Amino acid sequence: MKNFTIKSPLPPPALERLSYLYSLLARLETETHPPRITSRRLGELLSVPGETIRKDISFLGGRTPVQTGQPEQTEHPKTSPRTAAAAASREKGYDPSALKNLIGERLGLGETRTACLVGLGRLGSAILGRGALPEERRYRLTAAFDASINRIELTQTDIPLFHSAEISRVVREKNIKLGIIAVPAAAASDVAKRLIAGGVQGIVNFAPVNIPRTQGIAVRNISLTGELDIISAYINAHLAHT
Amino acid sequence: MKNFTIKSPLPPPALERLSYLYSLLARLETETHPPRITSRRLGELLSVPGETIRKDISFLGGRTPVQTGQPEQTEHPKTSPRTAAAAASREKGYDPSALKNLIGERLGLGETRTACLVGLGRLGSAILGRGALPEERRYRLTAAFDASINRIELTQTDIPLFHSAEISRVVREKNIKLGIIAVPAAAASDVAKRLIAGGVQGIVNFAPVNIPRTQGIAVRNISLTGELDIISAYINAHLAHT
DNA sequence: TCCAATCTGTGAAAAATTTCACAATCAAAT
DNA sequence: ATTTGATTGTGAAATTTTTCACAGATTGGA
Repeated sequence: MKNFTIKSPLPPPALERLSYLYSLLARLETETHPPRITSRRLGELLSVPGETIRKDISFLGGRTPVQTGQPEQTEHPKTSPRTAAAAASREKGYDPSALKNLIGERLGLGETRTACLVGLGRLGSAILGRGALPEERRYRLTAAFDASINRIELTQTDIPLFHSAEISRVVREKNIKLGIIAVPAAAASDVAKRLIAGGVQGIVNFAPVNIPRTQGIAVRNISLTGELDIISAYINAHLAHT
Repeated sequence: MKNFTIKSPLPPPALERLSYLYSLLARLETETHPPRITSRRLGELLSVPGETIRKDISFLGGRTPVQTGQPEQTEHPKTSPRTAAAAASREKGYDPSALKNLIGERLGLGETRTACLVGLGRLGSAILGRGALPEERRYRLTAAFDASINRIELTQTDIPLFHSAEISRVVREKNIKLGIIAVPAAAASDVAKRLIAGGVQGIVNFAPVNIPRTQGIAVRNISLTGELDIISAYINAHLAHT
C-alpha cells in the first residue's frame, strides 16, 4: 500500500489566489489582532467571495498526507473534518499561522529561494535596495548583472555583480532558479534567453515586452503601462475588476 | 432608427489580453518588419493560441458602428466579412496599425490619460524618471506626493510635488483619474482611501498589501514578492504558466 | 483557370472555474 | 441542555472561458 498525497491539479486561478493569501497571512500573523480569521474576511481582503477562499483551501487537500488502505469513513461522510488550519483550535475561522504553513507546504513556498537580478538602472536599483521586510527575505538575490561596466562599478551593494555576458555561466554555477529582468525593452528578450540557457525555471519580467513562455519556464510579465492599460479598459467598460 | 455599437460584455480575460495586444501592436507598428501579422504569430508572442486571439478580436465587434435597419444580409451569412483590421488590405493577417487602432478605440485606450504617483522612495523615483518611450507617454503624471517634506524638496522633477496630506484635494482639483501607489506597506491603505476620496477611478498598487476594490474602483495589486510566489508555486506544481 | 495551402471569423462543444446550497460543527446564550 | 447563529467543507449546478472545427476568403502557383 502506497502512501501519497492527494494531488488534484490545483487550478491556476486557485494557485494564484493562494499565493496572495500566503503573503496576506504572513502579514496577519504578525498583527496579533484577531486570534482567528474567517474565510469571509479573507475574501474581503482579497476581493473574492468567501466560498472561493474555502474552495481554494480545500484544493490543498486539507489534513496532511492521506494513507491508502485506511479504514473507510463512517456511513455518511457528507462533510469532511476540519482542515488542520481550521481545526487546530476549538474556535471558528482559520488560524493564520497554521493556514499560512499549510499553503506554504503545499505550494512550495516556505524555504528561501535564490534569485538573480538583471539590470541596474533605476528600477533594478530599487529592487536591489529593498528587502528590509522579513517577507522579502524569502527570496535572496545571489547575483546581479548589468551590461554597463561603469554601472557595475558604481553600484554599491553586498550582492556580487557581473557583466551581462556572464549571465548563463553564473546562473548555472550558482544554481539560480529565478530571474528578475529590469532592463530596457530592447535587451529583455536576449536577457531572457541567457537566463533560460543558464537554467532558471522562472522569470519575472519588468521590461515592457512580453517574454513568451517556452519550454515550461514560468514567466510573469509586468509593466506599469500594461497595468494602466488594463485599468483604463476596465474603467472604459464600466466594470471594476481585480 | 438608432445608431449604436454592439456591446457584448467583453469577458475580463479577453479585455486583459487585448490590452496586452495593444501595446504589443504599438511595438510592432514601429518595426516595419512584416506588413501584416497573423493571429497565430500574435498568439505566440502572447503565449496564447491563435484562435483565442481571433475570438478576442471578434468580441470587439469588428467592422465599425452598426446601423440598425440596414438591409438584411445575403442568404447564408455564415461567416462575417473581415474586420476593418483584417480587410483593410487584400493580404492575409492583420495590419498592426489598424488592429491597434481598433482595440484602442473599443477599449478606450487611445487618448492620453493623467495619473498621479504617491511615494517618492526608490521605486517611486524610478517611476517618476521613466517615460522616454512614446508608449509610456500615454499616461502623463500631473502630480506626485510624498509624506516627507524633505524628500519633496530633494526630488528633482518637472512634475508638481505635494505633501501626502493634500492627495484628495489635488486629485479632485486636477481631475486625476488614475493613482499609482509606491509607498511602504503600512501607508498604502491610507493612501488608497485618499485617492478614492479624491475621485480616482483606478489604482495600480505596488505596495505589498492588497488594496481591496471598493465602490467600482479598478485596482491592480503588484508586488515583486507576490509574483515570485506565484512563479514558485507554478514551478512547484510542474506547470508553466502566464 | 483551377488546385493547394493558409488564414479569418464564429457558432457550437468542451473544459474550466465560480457560485450555490446545505449538512456538519462549534460557540454562546438562554 | 437546548436553541440560535455562524462558519467550514464540498458535491452539484451555473456560469464563464477556451478550444474545436469548419465555411468562406485569399494568395500563389501549376
